[in-house]
Amino acid sequence: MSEEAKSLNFIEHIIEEDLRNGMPKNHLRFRFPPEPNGYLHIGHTKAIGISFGLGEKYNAPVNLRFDDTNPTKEEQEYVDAIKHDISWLGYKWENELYSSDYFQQLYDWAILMIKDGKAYVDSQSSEAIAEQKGTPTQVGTNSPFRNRSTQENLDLFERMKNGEFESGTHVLRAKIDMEDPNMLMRDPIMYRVMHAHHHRTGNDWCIYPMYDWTHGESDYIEQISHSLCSLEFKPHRKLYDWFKEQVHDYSVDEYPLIPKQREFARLNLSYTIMSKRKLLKLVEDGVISGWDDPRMPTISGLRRRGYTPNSIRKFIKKVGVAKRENVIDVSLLEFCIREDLNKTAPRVMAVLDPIKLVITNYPENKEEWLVAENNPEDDNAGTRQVPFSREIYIEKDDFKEEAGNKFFRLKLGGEVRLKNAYIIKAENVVKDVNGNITEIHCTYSEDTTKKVKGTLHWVSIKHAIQAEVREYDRLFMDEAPDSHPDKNFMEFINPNSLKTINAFVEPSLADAKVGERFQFQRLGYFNVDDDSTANKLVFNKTVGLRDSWVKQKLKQNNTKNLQKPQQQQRKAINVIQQLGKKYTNLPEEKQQKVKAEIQKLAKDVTYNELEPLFGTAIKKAGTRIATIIVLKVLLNNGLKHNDAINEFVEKALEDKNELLVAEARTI
RNA sequence: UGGCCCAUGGUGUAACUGGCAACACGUCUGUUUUUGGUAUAGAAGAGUCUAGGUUCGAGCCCUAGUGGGCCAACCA
Repeated sequence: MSEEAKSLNFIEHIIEEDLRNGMPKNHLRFRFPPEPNGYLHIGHTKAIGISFGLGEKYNAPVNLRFDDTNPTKEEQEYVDAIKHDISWLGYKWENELYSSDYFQQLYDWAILMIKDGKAYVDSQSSEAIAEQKGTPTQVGTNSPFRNRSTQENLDLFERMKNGEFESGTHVLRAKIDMEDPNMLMRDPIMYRVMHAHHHRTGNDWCIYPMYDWTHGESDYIEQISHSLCSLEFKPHRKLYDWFKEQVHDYSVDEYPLIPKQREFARLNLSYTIMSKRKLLKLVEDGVISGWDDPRMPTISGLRRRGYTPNSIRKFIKKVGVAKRENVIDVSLLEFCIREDLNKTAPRVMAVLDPIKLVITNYPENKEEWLVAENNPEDDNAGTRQVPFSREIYIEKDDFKEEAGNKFFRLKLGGEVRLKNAYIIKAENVVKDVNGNITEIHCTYSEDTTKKVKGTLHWVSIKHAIQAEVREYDRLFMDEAPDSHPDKNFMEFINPNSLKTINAFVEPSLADAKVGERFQFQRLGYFNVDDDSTANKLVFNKTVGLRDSWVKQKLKQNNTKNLQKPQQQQRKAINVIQQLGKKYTNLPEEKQQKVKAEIQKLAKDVTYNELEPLFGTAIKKAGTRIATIIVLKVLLNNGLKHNDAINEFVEKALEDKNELLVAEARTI
């Protein structure tokens, strides 16, 4: 079966149109241009997914280009981490490139621009330059150095390059227009003096090009066809195009194609932050253990947490691409990882919050190895054996001395199935001096065919292995922690985002390897953390299973407290309104049916409910027709005419919608 | 005293050149089940920000308004 024609996003529309207009398919070329100044996060995944996804879709090359023009912030460590993350996600780049590879070309072009009077050296302080730049609502003014002679500019620029000047003393600026409403066009800085060691070019340069000058020209040199970036670069497009025009004049023969920048809305995730600077702060302040802490929204964090590349790619596909600001609910990410792991993760049993259960009629020294299915979703997953004995652990939550019949778990006198084992019945409990239950005593029956409502997971105490389980909660307690102008995002940090648990797991897990993923049955998905050693197993909780029981409990609590009214029947007037909406679009037959229905419903409508509808917008003819129909019924039932009614009917009579006029006439 | 971008169920994205607003997540109901998971069947929820205009017909085109975002780093 062929894949159904999926609708295109706006970038794909643009590409399709370019192709239709004659762009050869083999001119398609994309790039992902990270700055190596931090780790990649889930937000970057969107940009990666877009550009690399397009590469896969059109079978076009995608370059990985490090935008490394600021040696003070960039490090090799980040380059390595970024490459690792992209590969892990399963994408392949055509070329590994660096903006710094183009420093010489950029410099040569800059010289040409100076010669053409399109760039000049400014020798003011950054403060002075900033001041002359104006504000978004106020134009800028020219620099006193704007009209230096070509000779002087050339000389100064050469000396900047040679390291004769200190940082901050001179810059090279493009000569564009200080009055442009777009501030980026007000003689933007192309080069600044920086005596810094660069992770690739070492000490070769002491002038470094700025983003706008570098980025577009790098695209141009690589002959990128579509340069895709996030929305905040939209204002840069004008400059991007301006620079391109200049260099294109110099190098048409060598580089014939002109790239096109297009912008999409970046990804935001609820309850998380996405700024590299802020993530770095969390790392530096030790709020979390590092860039790859499982609570971090970084790719390395998600990886350590147990997310699969597949789930992340699916997630990105699902969130789509558009231009409007968006906040994606974390539940979508969770859905994607559950969906993936459900099919692939072997099931095992683990008890996180144990309570001892003794099966009194099971022989003291007996033990059995029972057969357990590894994954009901995967026919090839096979089975394993789990040990059973007289004393086991179950979850504390799975037992209550007394409970209603909505509680499917174990209660005194109640029966429940032990997963992969027998059906047991709770007979009594042992308590300590404080009244806490220390043991549950049960009897078992070997008849496993009986129908019982609940099934519990368990581990045999004698055979269980201890393991550390790290359970995570969201790192921030606010839905949008960095969107409060008056509050710092650090204020929202959840102090309980990490819970370390001493758990008991079934012995088959003894040789689980770092990175392996499991479903702890009835609990969630877990993977073996990097900290795990041969003597000590450490698991991360990736995500819990969907749990309709907690919802059930929440609901019960709510109804207890609030006595929420049962979902009340919809009011007749609301139903009528909805019927009216579509009225004008319906075929005539159906209109008659709907009309009859409205007339029937109208009997339950009061005038007070109807009157507000008189104000319905003119263009909403359907609603007005429905209103007229109801009005007629009310009038027939003895309602008296008043000014509001007369006005409404008159307006209807004058309408150009014939249906509406016809209905109004009948009044 | 500006410029640019955006506005569709709770959330995200569709709707090709105008034709009964669709899909996914979430929510709610059944059914199945040795996971209160999965699967499966279904439901509720939108006049497409507002007001006008063009049109036989507007989410889509036009005008005005409203609301939100971005732009004043020798960052990217």
